[in-house]
Amino acid sequence: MTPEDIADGRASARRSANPTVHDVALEAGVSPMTVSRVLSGGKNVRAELQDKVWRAVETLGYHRNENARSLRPGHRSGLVGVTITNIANPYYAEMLRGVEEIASANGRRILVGNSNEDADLERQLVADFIGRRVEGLIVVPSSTGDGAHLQGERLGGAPLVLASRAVAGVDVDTVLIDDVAGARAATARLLAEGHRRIAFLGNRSSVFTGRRRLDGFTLAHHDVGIEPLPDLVRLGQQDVGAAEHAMAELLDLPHPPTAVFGANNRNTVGAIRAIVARRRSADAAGVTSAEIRVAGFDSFDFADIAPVRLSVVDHDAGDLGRRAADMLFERLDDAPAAGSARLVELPVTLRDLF
Amino acid sequence: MTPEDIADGRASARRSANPTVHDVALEAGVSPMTVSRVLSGGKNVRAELQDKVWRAVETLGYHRNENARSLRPGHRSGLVGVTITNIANPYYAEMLRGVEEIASANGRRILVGNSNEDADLERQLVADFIGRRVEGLIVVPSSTGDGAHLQGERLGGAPLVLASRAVAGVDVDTVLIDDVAGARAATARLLAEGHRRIAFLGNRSSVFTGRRRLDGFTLAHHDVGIEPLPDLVRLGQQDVGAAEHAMAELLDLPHPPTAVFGANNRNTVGAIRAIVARRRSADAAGVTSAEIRVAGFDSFDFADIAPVRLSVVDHDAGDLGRRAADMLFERLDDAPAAGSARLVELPVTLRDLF
DNA sequence: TTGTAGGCGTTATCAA
DNA sequence: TTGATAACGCCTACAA
Repeated sequence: MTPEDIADGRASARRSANPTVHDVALEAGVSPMTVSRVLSGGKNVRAELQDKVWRAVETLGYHRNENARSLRPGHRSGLVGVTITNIANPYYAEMLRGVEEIASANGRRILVGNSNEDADLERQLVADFIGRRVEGLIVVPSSTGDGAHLQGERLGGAPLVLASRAVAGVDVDTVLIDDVAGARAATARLLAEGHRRIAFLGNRSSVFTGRRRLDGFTLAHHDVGIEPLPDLVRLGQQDVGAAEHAMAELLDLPHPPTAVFGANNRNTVGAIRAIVARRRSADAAGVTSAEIRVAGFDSFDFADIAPVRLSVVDHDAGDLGRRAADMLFERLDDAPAAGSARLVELPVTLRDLF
Repeated sequence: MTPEDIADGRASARRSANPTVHDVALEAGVSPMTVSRVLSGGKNVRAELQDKVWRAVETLGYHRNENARSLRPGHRSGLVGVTITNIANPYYAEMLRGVEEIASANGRRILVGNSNEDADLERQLVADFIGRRVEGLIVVPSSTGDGAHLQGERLGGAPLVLASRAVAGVDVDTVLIDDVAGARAATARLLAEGHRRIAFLGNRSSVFTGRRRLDGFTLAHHDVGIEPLPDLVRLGQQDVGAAEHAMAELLDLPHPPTAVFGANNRNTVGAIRAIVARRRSADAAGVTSAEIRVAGFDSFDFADIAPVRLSVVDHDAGDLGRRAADMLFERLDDAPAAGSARLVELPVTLRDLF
């Protein structure tokens, strides 16, 4: 049995599976190297042979094996790993699209994992991605855990960019929304209108953005020489229902707030619901209820037709993703270890929707 | 120079990059095979050596190269390719999460691409995924193109599942939402309430779901012995702004509609906006405007606080993704070529949000 | 229980 | 211009 027989046997056995350069070479009657050359642009290959090779590629349905390819020294995997705390959250979905857009433009594909706010799952995802030799990582870090798995030594040399949230002790490129400035501006607006009893509905302060938005809220108060009223600060509402309940409680206080700041759109919507419900029952009872002014972080569907005076802190999640990806590719392509970690805070806009 | 010297030189040169089994073996003072065995569970390796190996792995920050691994006969890449027409659409984001959930549970990772409704981009994505030896593909097919690139012969043997939309001439497993029944039920509700001038705002009918939802709308009319009014059917609105504009035009007609069916959430939201805007200007002018009843396909954020009488055809996009992934893994794990293409239509629910 | 040889698919390098 | 060889990192088969 000659080597050709063996090769031929292999080739035909594989017709239905994944053909290799070898199979294509056999079909075209050339050597594997010629096939490889043609696939890489065809420099220094006779036009006639190029035709033959392309025809064979077509006939066999050949697709170059990128995994084998990336094994060769100097070659890269063309992959970027992305972990997100919740892919289904429209905000992160928009961010993911931004990442994909830039990755695509740079000829890379994205491996996507959902960490579900679980640091352990996140660690597994990152380890798996490193095992697949991603060229870099973009991570929305989970709010649990200490970020030990994000330390550079564990990443096999792949650069990391954190998006949306920072992690204490992890000194890498980070892209954030300017939570503090946004919350401060929105609160300042309420204060400038004369409100002095402003409620705050937000996340647990263990959530990075939650902490920062409460900071902004507090700073705006300090800016006019007062302190936030502790009784009016409610943290930990995760959904609209909880937020509505919290707001209803606030409205039941002997001295209810005259305005409210929702630190995310669930809390803002919940607040609006409670306000509207209260207004309705007041109307039904024939009494007039005080108008409650509302401001919130993040816009939402129908924000512009909400039945209250509403201002929102707005920004484009896609920008966040694009910016994070840009930073990653700067590290990859331009200067492998250019300078130390950068922190970017994307600006936000305060919009009045009335 | 002995082989050891060479190997040692390599190892130290690589300390900062990606160590290999060889490097770990050197560090642990064993052979690469022992390392490999330990990494695969440690059967038939002395506990003492296992410790040494794990310590070396830790010291060097070793991650097994999955790409090299998948090269070996019998091994699989552990990847599933997913292409979506628009990742940022919350609907598909939810679907993607469903796919990721099932993929993760099956020990696979997902490669994600955005086709942007562009058949050519989709073709490139699929080709790239095949090149990376994905084990299977889940595709939300773009509304353009003929699906030639989705024919089995081009897929290198990887099974394909179409999600959300079918493609004429591509005979593969497909998971759809029951668009026809949903649109029919919602329209029937409006008709049952006595509405006879019902507007339709939807996609171009070249979009698979657009066509089907218009069919359902039409069938509901036939069910009560009438025809839809052609003047009230507006197709092709891709975003909320266009839908709002189209609805405003309809409201300007001499005989405006008394109800509207939005064939997707962008169109429903746009319709609501136009209705609310009209109501406000009427209120300002001191005249009363007619209530317009609204029904729509797909729910959306805060649909339940929409300031109109609204019913939505609801379903869980996550189910769509999970089901598609399930079907894919059935093909992969159970019976490689079990039976012919299956078509699944997931049921929908009509919900009143008032 | 441990180690050696070889090959998965590709391509850089060198030879023809 | 074309082809043979070797090596990327890993692991099955076999040998020790």
